[in-house]
Amino acid sequence: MRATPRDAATSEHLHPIHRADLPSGTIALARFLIGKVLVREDGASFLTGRIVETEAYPPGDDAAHHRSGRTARNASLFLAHGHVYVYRAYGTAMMLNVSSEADGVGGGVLIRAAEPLSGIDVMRARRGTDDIRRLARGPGCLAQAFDIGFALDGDAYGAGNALWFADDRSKPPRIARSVRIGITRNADKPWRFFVRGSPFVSGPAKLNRA
DNA sequence: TGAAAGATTCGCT
DNA sequence: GCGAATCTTTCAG
Repeated sequence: MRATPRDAATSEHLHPIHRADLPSGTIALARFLIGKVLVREDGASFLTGRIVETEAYPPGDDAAHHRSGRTARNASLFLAHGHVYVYRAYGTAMMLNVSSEADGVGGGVLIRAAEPLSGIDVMRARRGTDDIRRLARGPGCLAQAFDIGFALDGDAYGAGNALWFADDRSKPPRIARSVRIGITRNADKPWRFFVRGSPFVSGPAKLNRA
């Protein structure tokens, strides 16, 4: 298969979102990113997907990785908003986060799911499935499809153009919210955002009707 | 130095 | 729908 350079028909409608234009509050950023386009460039491929599900982990949140202060592992969460934080859960699943507060303050947004737009063949090969709905549904699956690894951890958003966000100015999605998935502390906070009715959203159907 | 928990996923029943 | 797999980080002793 030929490498997929930037697809003209796709990028023509992509308007890059500069880091200065990202909201700096955790909740605001989580909501802002819904419906935006995640872009992953690694030289050989150009992958895009529309973000359909995020979760906010604001300062003071007991469920967040930054709850017990800054460590070597979670340092990226304390960088100025717009830095990439990557970690591995349960030994297998990589998770993509974006720091969301001022420098020195811990906060992050987890990107949980996306609707594949371009580079779909590459994602299919990486995920080992042809079902487009399963390519980037769930944080670990999304990371695998977009080849998110520790190499990206700590990167400033947009650095080297490896990872950035764009606005394709499509119709704004209907955003719904619910409690977050898979956590035990602060489990009653409605800090998960998703596109209502999207088949690319993860999580139990019960939550997605809320 | 050891043990336990964790922002999940996949396969099997 | 349920339970195992899997491994890093963190906390306790």
